[in-house]
Parts: sequence; structure tokens; C-alpha cells
Amino acid sequence: MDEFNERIDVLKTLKFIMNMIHKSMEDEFRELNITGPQGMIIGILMRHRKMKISELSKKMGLTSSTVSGIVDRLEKQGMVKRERSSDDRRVVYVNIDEEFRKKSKEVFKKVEDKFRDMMNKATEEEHDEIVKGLNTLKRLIESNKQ
Amino acid sequence: MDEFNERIDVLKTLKFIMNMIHKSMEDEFRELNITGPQGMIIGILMRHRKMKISELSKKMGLTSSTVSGIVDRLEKQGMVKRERSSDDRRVVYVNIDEEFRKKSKEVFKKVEDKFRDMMNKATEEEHDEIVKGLNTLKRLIESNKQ
DNA sequence: TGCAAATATTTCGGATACTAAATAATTATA
DNA sequence: TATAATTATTTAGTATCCGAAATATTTGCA
Repeated sequence: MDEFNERIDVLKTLKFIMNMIHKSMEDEFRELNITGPQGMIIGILMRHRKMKISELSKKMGLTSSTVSGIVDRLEKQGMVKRERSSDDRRVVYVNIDEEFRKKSKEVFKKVEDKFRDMMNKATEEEHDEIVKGLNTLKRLIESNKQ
Repeated sequence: MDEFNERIDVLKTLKFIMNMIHKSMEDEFRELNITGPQGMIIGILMRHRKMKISELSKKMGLTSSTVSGIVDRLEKQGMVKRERSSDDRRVVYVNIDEEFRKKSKEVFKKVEDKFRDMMNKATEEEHDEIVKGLNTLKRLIESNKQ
């Protein structure tokens, strides 16, 4: 295979891998009965417990009106709660409901376990190849971006 | 770094890479003044010239009613044309407008060139690492899926 | 041949997601 | 204190997305 095609294949392979991950994510969210954007917010709240609307917006690269709408729908289903800051009363904190947090944690864990199981099926050598290749690509992207 | 964390990092690194690619795609589509799903269809038509609605649906994993709607909006902007098959008059072919095809081709090419330029900045060794790592991961996913 | 079944697409209703602009409330500052 | 800046929400408009029903056409078969 010539050099040109090999380089395009990197893109194709990446797309294939992205597709598979995307599908896993969808399964994960379907199990929790939430949509993709809702799952993003839940995922962030799983690790931060309390987030401002503005922080969520920035983290997700969406406008705050969009986030406000998504939080509306999550709140209606009792998955998150809004809480006005007493410190600065313009600010709204979004909390994940404790019950839903536990349920989500299990589902997220299940997916991570599945990925880890898969990685564990690789030989030591394959594993090193994967880690090395991905990190090299990441470095390359980073050094190209600024 | 212990083994556990190394394996989680694979997921994180993948997410980072996916994010960067996603952003490039968005820029690409913004330049053509189309949305993500519209861009998917244009991308497919760039390589096939003529596609049935049902073929597009299957390729994109969407229902044909959804695809029909997206094609509606592309057609309204003159980017694609519908054409009834004379062979089987139930079938509708979607063609990309020749003018828009040329414009898109340039934009897509620009993005591919950018990616190729980036890959060309890697040393031969780095390049091999990337290709090898991605292909190993792909094989691992494939052997795990059925 | 004539009619039922199958196929391809469209239409419709209902939900989410997304943005920009307008609004409301609060805080910071000149 | 008057004004500017910040934070979140609401509103209006567009785009996805699905499933069910409608439409048009073709195919199978009695």
C-alpha cells in the first residue's frame, strides 16, 4: 500500500473506532432512558456533583439557553435539581439526584468494565502498541493545534 | 502509572482525538453552510453520485422519513436534486448538484490535506506507531463484537 | 387479468436540541 | 447611586429524529 492511502486509512480506522464507541455510549444512555446531550450533562455531574449552568455550557460548548432547556427536561424527570446560589443569586447550580446518581454510576461502570475487559483480552504487546499509537497521535494533534 | 489507569487513559485519549476530529468536521460543514446530518449526506453523494433514499437511510442508520426531511432542506437550497427512477417509479434517486459538488470537493479536500499535512509532520517511526496502534485497536474491537 | 401483498417514499404529529435576541434579576463599578 | 456587566431564562425559529399512516407503484398469485 502506498503512503498516500495509508494516511487516509488512519482517518477511516479512526471513524470506525469512533462509531463503535458512539454505539456503546448510545446503549449506555438508552439504558438510563436519556438522550445524548442529557447523558453528557449527567456524565459531568457524576464527577462534579454541583455545576453552574454557565460551567456546563462552557464544558459542553453550547449556549446557556441550550443547557437550560436540557436541564429543564432532566429536572422534569427528577434526574437533577436546580438550586439557586445564596452567595450570588444570579447563579443556578445543577445537582444530580442521589437516587439517579447511584443508578447511573452502575451503568457507566458497566460500560467502563466492558471496555477494560476488552483491553484485557489484548496481549501485553498489543496493549502497548495501542497506548503508544494513540498517545503519539494525540501529541501530533496537540503540536499542530496552536 | 499502573495498569488500571493506563487502560482508562486509552478511553480519555480516544475522546480527545474524537473531539478534535469532530471540530474539524464542524468547520468543514460550516464553510459549506450545512449542518452535520446534511454534511453526512453530501459526503456520501460525493463518492456515489446517485443514491436511493433507502440506501442513504441504511448507510446513515436513520429512518427514511428522517432522510427524506434532510433531503428536502438540501433540495430547497439547490444542493441536491431528486430524480424519480424510470426503472422502478417508486424509487427516488438523490443527485448532488454539480456546482455544489465542485465547491464541496474543494472544502473536503482542504480538510483531508490538513490531516495529511499533519501526518506528514510525523517521523516515519511515529507514523508507523500510529498506524499500528489504531489497527490493533480496530482488530481488538472487531474480535470482541460478534 | 385482477386483486392482495410488498416496497419506496412522503406526510404528519410530537419530542429534543440548537441558536440568537430579548428579558429579568443581581452584582460590580465609576 | 446610576450605569454597566454578568447570569440565567424565555421566546421564536430551524433542524433533527422517530413511528404511524397515507400514497404510489410494483410484484405475486389465484
